Amino acid sequence: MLKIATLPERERGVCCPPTLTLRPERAAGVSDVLKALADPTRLQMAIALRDAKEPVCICDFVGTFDLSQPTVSHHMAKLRDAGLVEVTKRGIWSFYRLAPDLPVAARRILNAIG
Amino acid sequence: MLKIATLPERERGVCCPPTLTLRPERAAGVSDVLKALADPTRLQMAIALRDAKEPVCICDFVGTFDLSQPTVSHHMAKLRDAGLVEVTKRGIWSFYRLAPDLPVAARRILNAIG
DNA sequence: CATACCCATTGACAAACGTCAATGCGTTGT
DNA sequence: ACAACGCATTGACGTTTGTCAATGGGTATG
Repeated sequence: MLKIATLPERERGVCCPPTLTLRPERAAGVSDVLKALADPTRLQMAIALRDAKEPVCICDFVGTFDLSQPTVSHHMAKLRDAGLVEVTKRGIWSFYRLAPDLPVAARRILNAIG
Repeated sequence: MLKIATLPERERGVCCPPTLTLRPERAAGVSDVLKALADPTRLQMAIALRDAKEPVCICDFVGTFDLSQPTVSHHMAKLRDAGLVEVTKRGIWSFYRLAPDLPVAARRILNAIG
């Protein structure tokens, strides 16, 4: 049996602004993280890095997704700009891993995805 | 002392596609939820509804955010289209609440935000 | 040096997004 | 009936986004 919240009574012209648990500036920050993850390719990349034991290089992702190399690089750059991912270079390769100092909110969001 | 994952050795021309823990179709679904939340206004709306004891009507949000009524309505429609929110009408008001049958992933993502 | 390889950046373009003004529809109160 | 209110939809607009082709820079191999 589902408990439905009762609808509040109202007088015309009277509004009841809800308390904003999430402050605007913080909302902007979290929203930036969500924007970075709100693309199927980037989401799969991020989750793959979350679950990978070793850093992954771009060429691996280029082989995985049906996308051009510049597009893959572009997506990874977005994850990097959002602070979700770190890059380390070795020879001609760029290896990416989840940022070790990932903000708590970002970490929790990533872990929330099965 | 931070433990850095060792970078893998490589031969030129050899790529190692990572295992995609997140399947493409599921990635698309989760990505849609993230897209719906990846806007400061919609994020604040969703979190406000998450924490509200009673359903909230549009006019309340219009008073809260510095946005026009059509814009607020438009944002709420996006949350509705994403299945995150349900509407119940009473008189001239439209009251919104978090969808009771919220997908587990969506619920976890919302709860991951402090 | 020359070649092959990996990657990032730039430029370009269509598609999607966020916003508002204007409009229309249903409901309430006079 | 009429006016006022709450809300959704439409049309329009500038901005952002996702994608690729082309280019350039860096690094290894011959």
